[in-house]
This record gives sequence, structure tokens and C-alpha cells, in this order.
Amino acid sequence: MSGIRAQQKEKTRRLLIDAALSQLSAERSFSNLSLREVTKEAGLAATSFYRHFSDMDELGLTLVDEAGLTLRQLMRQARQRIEKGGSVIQISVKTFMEFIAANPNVFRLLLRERSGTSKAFRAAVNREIRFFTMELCDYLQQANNLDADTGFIQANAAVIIVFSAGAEALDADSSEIEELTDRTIKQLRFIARGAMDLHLRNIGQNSQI
Amino acid sequence: MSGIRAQQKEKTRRLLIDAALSQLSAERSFSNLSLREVTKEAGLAATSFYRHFSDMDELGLTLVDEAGLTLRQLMRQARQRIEKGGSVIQISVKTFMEFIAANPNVFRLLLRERSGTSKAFRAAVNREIRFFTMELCDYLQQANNLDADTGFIQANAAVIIVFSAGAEALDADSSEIEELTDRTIKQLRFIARGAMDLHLRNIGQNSQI
DNA sequence: TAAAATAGCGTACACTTGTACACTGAAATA
DNA sequence: TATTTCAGTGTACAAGTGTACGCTATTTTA
Repeated sequence: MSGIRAQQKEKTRRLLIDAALSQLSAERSFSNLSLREVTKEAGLAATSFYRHFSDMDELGLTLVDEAGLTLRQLMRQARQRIEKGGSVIQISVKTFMEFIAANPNVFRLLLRERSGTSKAFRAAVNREIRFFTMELCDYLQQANNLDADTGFIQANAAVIIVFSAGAEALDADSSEIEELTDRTIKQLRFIARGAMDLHLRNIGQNSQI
Repeated sequence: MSGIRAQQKEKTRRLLIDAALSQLSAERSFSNLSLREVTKEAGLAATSFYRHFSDMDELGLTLVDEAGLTLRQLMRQARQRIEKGGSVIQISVKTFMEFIAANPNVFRLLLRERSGTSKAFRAAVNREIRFFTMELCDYLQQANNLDADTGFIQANAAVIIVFSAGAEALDADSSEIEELTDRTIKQLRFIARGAMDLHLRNIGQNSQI
């Protein structure tokens, strides 16, 4: 019951996934990647593709899922670093930038498919990003005693800013990335400060009632 | 010297541009639009395309330029409304949302090509967005007495937030757009408040020296 | 008015695309 | 062990792609 067959199948499936991922680049998006190119890169006959996925779309959604997984690893890593002490914002941004440098194509996939032509893709990517946002939201509520609404709005803004910085980092050299990182940190501080300030002001108003 | 010929040529050129624009949609991006489809939509023979553009890329860059123009109209419109008084942030966001509703495909073009596979396209879109940011930056510096650096960072953050909201608005129904607009306004207030706060704090530090 | 220029057309060609279908050899099952 | 299952192969085909080339009709130029 070891399933030498199922084992081999899983192996070729990975071959396809990896082949697709490896072909993503600044010049090549998933949507202009053909089934034949992927199978060729994987060293398979074109028609073998169908033994694993019914569609390029199905493979694409699998890639997005994998990207989501990688994103969660990123969060775990950031949390670990934060626990060791230091500026939360600074550590988060730097961890994120390292992630982009290490997985540019995974990030590109998320970035592009978020505004791509497939509704299913857009939904899948947004799901991953929402998950990311929610994690941050929980953290902010707990750390800063924010109400749920303010926490979400802040987390949402922060994620948008960081993702956008990531997008810019993809085309930037190392000195530009440094400047970009600085800017992003400042922007997150603006947001954090503003959220706190308006939150406190709201509490003040409420307590007057 | 009226140039009845040049006049006609310009007319067909517009036919091509409009045909391309009209084919953009949620399901169709410029990059998966073929030369033949565009000429067909324009009611021309495929090969006539080359009398006007050497490439689909050349047509695409033209579209991005046109989109930039539309963006500037947006700014002008917002300024006019602001002069009549009211919350600057609220008016800006609402004007932007109206723009998206009126020109969804133009906005989709900018959004997609910003992270697309053509470096020239990415550069062209970023140029337009930078222009947009600079305008806002000037305004903020003047209105809030911010230093150049802080002004730019705030403007940059604001544009990112607004564009991202625009992207989300494309897939949203009218009640979602309302909620999205509210959220965006709050986020811009966070940023404005945080920028002001940290700016004043900086001035305070400097005067201590 | 005669000659040159050119916008637009139609045909043709070499490629690439997705996928239907029949086949093979090895693993799983009975 | 005999039978069934099935991952992977190779061929074939219709559809779509960009674009080279020669033609026509009309405007522009000389």
C-alpha cells in the first residue's frame, strides 16, 4: 500500500508546478505561459499535463495556494523576529523585503493575478491577502487596544502600503530598495500614529456622552 | 493643404485606439488582445494596422499616454471641486471613485500594466502615477507647510491607498463601493494626521538643538 | 495633367496553441 | 498469476497568431 504509483504521480505533479514557477519572471506572467511550454520545461509530453490538471487555470490556482503558504511562512518568521524585541514596524518591513528578494516570482504571481483577467484568480489572491490582513488586524487590536473597525482599517492600509512597496522593489536595485524600505517604514508610522490619534479622540468623544 | 489624407489617417488611427480600449474589460487585458482582434473590431484589414503602429506595444503605449491624460483631467476636476470648499480628502476620494466608475477600463489598463511583463509599459504607467503623486505633493507642502520629504512620503502613501481602493472598486457593487470609500477616507486621514504629528515632532526636536 | 506616394485590402505562409485519440508498459488488484 | 488500471507518449488537427508581399484607388505633388 506504499503507492509507488501515487508517489511517482505526485512527483511529476511537482515537476509541473516547479516548471511553471521557474518560468515566471519580470518578462513572463502566468497568463502568457502556455501549457506546452510548461510541460516542455518539465520534460513531459504536452498531453501528460491532463493527467494532473484539467486546465492551466487549475495549475494557476494551485500556484496561488502555494504562494499563500509561502506568505504564511513569512508571517511566522516576522513574528519570531518580533518576539526577540525591536521595532515591530521596522522588523516587519525588513522581513517582507527579504521575502520579496528571495521569492520575487511568487510575489509577482500574487501581484499580477490580483488584477488579472480571471475572476477565480483575483478571488484566490484576495483571499490570501485578506488572511494576511486579518492576522495583522488581530495583532494591532491586541497590542494597541484598538476597536475592531479601526484595527481593520489600519491593518488594511498597512498591507496595501507594504505590498505596493514590494511591487516597486521588484524593479529596484539595492540602494533603491534601502530608500524604499525607509519610506515604507515612515508611511507605516504615519498610519499607526494617525490611527492611534483618531482612535483616542473617538474615545474622548464617546466618554463625553 | 488641409490634408484630407492625413485627416483620414488620423481618423482610422483613432478607430484603432478606440477599438482597443473598447475591448478592455474585467476579462480581457491589453496583453491578451491580438492585433487581428483589434483591427477586426475597428473594421479594418489586419495588415492595415501597420500603417499606424509598428507593434501592438506601440499602440499599448499610446493607450497608456491617453490614460495619463484622462488622469490629469481627473485632477483638474478634483481641484475645481475643492476650490468650492469642503473636506479635501472626502472630495478627492469621491472624485476618484467617480472617475473609476466612468472609466473602468482605462483604470484597469494602468493597474495591470503597472505590474505587467513589459518594462516600457511599467515605466510609462509609473511615470503617469509619479506625475499624479507630485501634484499632490506640491499641494500638501503648500497647504500643510510640510518639508519636501514628508510631503512626498505622504503623497506617495495617499496615492497608493487611493489606487488600491480603485482596484477594489472595480469588482465591487455600489454598497461595497460606499463602504470602501468610507474606509479610504479614514485611511487618508490616518496618514494625514500621522504625517502632521510626526512632522511637528521633528520640528520640535530640531528647535531643541 | 502626369507621376509619385500611400492608406487600406486580400492572400499566403510559417508558427504556436489546446486537446482528442489510440497506444504502451508498468503498477495495482483480484 | 491473470486482469485491470492508468501515467506518460506521439500523432494529428483545427484554430488563431504575426507579418511579408503585391495590388488598388485615391490623394498629393510636380
